[in-house]
Amino acid sequence: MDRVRVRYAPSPTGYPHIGNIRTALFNWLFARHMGGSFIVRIEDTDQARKVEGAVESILDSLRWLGLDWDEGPEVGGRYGPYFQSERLDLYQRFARQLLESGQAYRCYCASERLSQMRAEMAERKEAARSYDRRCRSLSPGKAGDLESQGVPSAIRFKAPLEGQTAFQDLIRGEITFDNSELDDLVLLKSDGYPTYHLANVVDDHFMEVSHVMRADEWLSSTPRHVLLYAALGWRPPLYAHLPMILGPDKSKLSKRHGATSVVEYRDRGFLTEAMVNFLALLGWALDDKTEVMGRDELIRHFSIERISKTAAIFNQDKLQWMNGVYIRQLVEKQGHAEFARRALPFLESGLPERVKRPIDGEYVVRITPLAYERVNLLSELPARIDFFFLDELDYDAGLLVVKGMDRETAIAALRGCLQRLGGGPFDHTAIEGVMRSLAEELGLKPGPLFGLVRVAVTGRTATPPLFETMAVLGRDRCLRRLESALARLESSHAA
RNA sequence: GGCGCAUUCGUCUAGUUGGCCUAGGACACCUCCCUCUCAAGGAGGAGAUCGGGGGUUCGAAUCCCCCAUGCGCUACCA
Repeated sequence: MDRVRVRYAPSPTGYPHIGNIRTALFNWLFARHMGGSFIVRIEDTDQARKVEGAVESILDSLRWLGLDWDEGPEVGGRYGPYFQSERLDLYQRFARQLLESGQAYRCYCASERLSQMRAEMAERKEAARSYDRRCRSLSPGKAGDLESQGVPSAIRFKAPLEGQTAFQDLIRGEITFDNSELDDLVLLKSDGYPTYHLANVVDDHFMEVSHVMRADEWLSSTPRHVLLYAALGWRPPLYAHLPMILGPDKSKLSKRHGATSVVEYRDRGFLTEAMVNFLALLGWALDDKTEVMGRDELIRHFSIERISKTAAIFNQDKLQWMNGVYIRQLVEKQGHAEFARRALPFLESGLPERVKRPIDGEYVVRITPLAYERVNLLSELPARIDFFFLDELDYDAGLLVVKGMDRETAIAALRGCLQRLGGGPFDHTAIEGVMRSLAEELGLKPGPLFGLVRVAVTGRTATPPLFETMAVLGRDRCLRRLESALARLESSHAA
């Protein structure tokens, strides 16, 4: 087999979504596995749909996932340029060549006529062909007239009227189409820009792309591409049509499915490691049990043979679980400081405004060990640990009425805490010792006592381990909060 | 409507040339253990007559045919 060269060829019409980027990932994994090249090519041939900033967001998404490209925007390469809008002369040249060899023709039909024609066909429920081939048989004289009148024209491919076109798909096997189903697709639009079909064939040829791995939605147009290669006298690449990623409603993923853009996942606190791993599992599997795999492992094992044929629905729950796995793994392998470093931006943006900025990184490193295994997304962190940063706790005094303890006992318990925590060491073992003996003296079970103090000190019922939490909060803050809780209890006349 | 592709637990999937599948794993769900709460972790449970119907075969989720359903394409969009 020749050198492996694959490409990711997005069109800059918006933020890449999960499906787009999964295609990029598969191409990248394949290239890295085979020691080949991963090319990024921007297919900006639709002037109308172009979106400002889209290229940047595409590259950002790739960078975030760590999908480095060997050729393409910013890095260049020997096969450039990598923006189709800069290769117009190439496409025009081959459109002209096809015209001259009689394999294409000029079409002067106005798009209004075409859409009207399609509407009528649909109305009559006719076997729809998108174009009635009117200009295919235009006499040279008539064509000349239209030309001299300045009627704009597109160049259409003269598709064979009969026979069949077949090709091997690496994932689906042999695919066959009757040529009678094919229409005369436009190669060059009247504005001089190529359509996807022409541009993709010309570019893949000249960029020496060996494998075209693209979404399933392209399967239907592949025979036209194969025919185009033949018309140009070129050898087509190998094709692998990837199963699509569907929205929860099982339809093609689009903006209307909510959180689908890749960058959004970054902003919601997903780790790139988890994202890469999870995306790789959408349509590909190593075996019947291995799921958590790092980048290197993915590269080592990736193969087209193990790509599945069936479309997949994106399962957010599982992604979140996997992100949790990676968070814990990150702490294990790279330590708390690294986790804190990644968490910091989310704290900066997610903690209440009244918390002083910048957030103290040193302090965060002491807190995150208590929180990292209680969170699946970095963005969940602020809400989970905000009480470490607030001066005034805001909570319902009713929470202080713990099950198994009446108001009087609670008041006595808080007073006991205040008394005994005023001096002596304030590390978590010392605190625990004090609290346990206090429970014993008051004839209380430890559980309810701890629950009461938990609410007093954090304002909530679910928190990291109490004594560690108190140690990090520090004696002063704990005492102040215990006093405040006491005051709340005393002033309340609740039953 | 036409064409193409697909169809295994709710979801992601394993199921190499038919037998080891009374269909395996994971997420989510439930129970229990651990435990100061919440998590994490551990152990279990429930959940798929492999879309349906016909074949072929000693034997089929795996091969063939038909049907159904879903999705995709059917643009001078990609």
